[in-house]
Amino acid sequence: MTTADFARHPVEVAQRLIGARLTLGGVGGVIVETEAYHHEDPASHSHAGPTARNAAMFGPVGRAYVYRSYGVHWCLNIVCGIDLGSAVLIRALEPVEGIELMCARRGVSDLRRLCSGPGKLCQALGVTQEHDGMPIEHAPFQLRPTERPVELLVGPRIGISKAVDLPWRFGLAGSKHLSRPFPRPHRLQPANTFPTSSTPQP
DNA sequence: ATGACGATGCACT
DNA sequence: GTGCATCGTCATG
Repeated sequence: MTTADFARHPVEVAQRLIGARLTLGGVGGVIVETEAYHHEDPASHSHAGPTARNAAMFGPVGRAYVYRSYGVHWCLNIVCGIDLGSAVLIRALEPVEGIELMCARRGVSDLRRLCSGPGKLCQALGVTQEHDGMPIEHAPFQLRPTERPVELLVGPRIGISKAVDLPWRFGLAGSKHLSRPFPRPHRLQPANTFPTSSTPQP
């Protein structure tokens, strides 16, 4: 996975991250839900320009943007885009590695509730402010792209009040680990692997 | 099953 | 002071 893979529109990156395996300190799983945010999008933290909080969004692509949500939770994005100020929010994982540690951190044993939300997965993986700005493909993080194209679900984003109609939320079809179901499940053609990271398609 | 609500930090009119 | 890119708990159908 190279910098060029992240130098794309956040919608494209959000789609291609579905099915990738993300870990922090060897703990994590398969990304099953993402949302795209763009600086021209009123719902994006970057919409009003750079601030102390969103500085990572205006830095190099392929880095983490971590922010505190509702004063309680952390949320993890991956900075991307052709121009500045775009990112993909990681909303849910299918737990795969370090499940015992994640359960202990979360205080739950139900795998379906372990990483099924942006705040939950950060608690499970131990993502905090200290990871803001860190490269997502270097230790302690690891990001392995999908080897096979996967079937995608598309829908409107969750928990926002602006630009609510943009269909910029993506999910892995059939996953039991989504934060919420997709209202009118609409599938996208499975063409979502990173070009540089898998066997070339015919 | 779905809906209300509080916790709690911080960026920003 | 207001508004969140949330989550758990409690209340009801």
